[in-house]
Amino acid sequence: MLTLKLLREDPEFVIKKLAVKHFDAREIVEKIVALDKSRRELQQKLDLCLSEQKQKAAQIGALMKEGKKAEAEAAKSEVSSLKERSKELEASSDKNNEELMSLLVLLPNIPCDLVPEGKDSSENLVVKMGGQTPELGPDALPHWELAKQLDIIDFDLGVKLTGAGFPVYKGKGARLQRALINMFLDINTAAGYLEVEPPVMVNEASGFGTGQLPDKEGQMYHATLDNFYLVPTAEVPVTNIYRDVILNENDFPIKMTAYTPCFRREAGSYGKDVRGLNRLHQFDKVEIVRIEKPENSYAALDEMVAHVEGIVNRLGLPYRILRLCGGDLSFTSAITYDFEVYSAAQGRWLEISSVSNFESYQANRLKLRYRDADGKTQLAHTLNGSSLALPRVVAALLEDCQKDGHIIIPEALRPYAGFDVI
RNA sequence: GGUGAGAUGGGUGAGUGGCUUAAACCAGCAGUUUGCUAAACUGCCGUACGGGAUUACCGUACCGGGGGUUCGAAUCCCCCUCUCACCGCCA
Repeated sequence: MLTLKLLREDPEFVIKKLAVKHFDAREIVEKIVALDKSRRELQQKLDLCLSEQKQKAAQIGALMKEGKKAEAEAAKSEVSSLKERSKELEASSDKNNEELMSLLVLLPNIPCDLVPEGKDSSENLVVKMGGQTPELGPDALPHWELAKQLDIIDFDLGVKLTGAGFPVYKGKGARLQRALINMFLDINTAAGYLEVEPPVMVNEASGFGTGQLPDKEGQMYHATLDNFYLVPTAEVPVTNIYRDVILNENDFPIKMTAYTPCFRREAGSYGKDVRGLNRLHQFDKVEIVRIEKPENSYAALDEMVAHVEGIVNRLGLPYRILRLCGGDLSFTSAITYDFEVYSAAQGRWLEISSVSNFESYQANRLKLRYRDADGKTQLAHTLNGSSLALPRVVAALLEDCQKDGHIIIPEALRPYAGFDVI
């Protein structure tokens, strides 16, 4: 959520910046500015009215004590007309503010200056490429074929147990999952991230805090009996640790990492995009989350990108780093770097990580603040990134490391896996 | 699942209709003083929004959430949510 202060002080800036996201904000911004003005006017009137009532009530108390019944009765009738007026003012003030809020949540976050122009994913900026694309023979297989031949991932069994998009990992396939999770967590904690294991179900307030609710409700699994939501990413519970918190300057930096299964309903999309591990309803992911002072958040972002790159390098996969263009940037992000690995047998790039700075957009909704050197409360900045999402890492590993129908496990992963070949 | 007790500031916790502008203690911050790990004393010490001479000061709201009674509600009434304890069940 953008701050009213910014919208009030520089509406044209907001409109201009949101155009980079191909979002025409003029109409909404102008309405917001008008509603903000009436909000303040209504509050002033209401405050004055309430203040008079309070004074009168105190007077009545004093008159009663002195036994001046008649005067007290007269004052009472004055209060009742004031009370009626304040009820009206309160009603229109509530209505005004509700409307203001409903418009405010429609505005996406402002992209930062680094975000390139562009309308969709085809215009994302490749900022770096690394790793070696393997030379695969003509008999190279896509990962779903390999997984079946080696009997390490059973998609059909998942359908029996739950449904499409809930694979069952077996044998070395299951062990590989565990190995990757442990490796990622170890690398993250070594870099100073505090490991946390959060609940994988959250309440409504947490869903609101990170912005999944109310609009993206349909993307989460909802346990209606208890009104809990299965987390779509560890970002939700981990960031909400700091919901409604005022930090001190010396609490920074805050660096956390968490492994959770992630649950996404994600309707739509057919064919090869959702084949095998490319898109699932349940998958494993290790996440990193940071909370920073505004002046440090971009340095933190660079650090996170370098950190994720380090992990990808250890796996030895061919990768590229993209800076998302305005049109492809998510609603809440100010800037996002995507990591993609090349899946040789499918001949396509698979997204395995997304590292974003949300600046104060999430913090405003979370009411996550800190006290600066002057003792004033300011919104903090939040950032997060995947480090990493497993399924597509596994997909790329299987496809890129295949040799004669077997998988050669990357060096760095072997101590965790306990085997060299599948 | 059953029974009971609760929800007050960063923490503990008082407060059964106006004397609450939420006591007191702890923690925190600033200062004073005393020759040693520290103590004593004094002052400050919530959030949001609005006004404003924009670090002053003033107003309003907030005692889990929502409604109600009343001239006046932390306090009385109703609904909801959550927490804790004990019993039952249980990895």
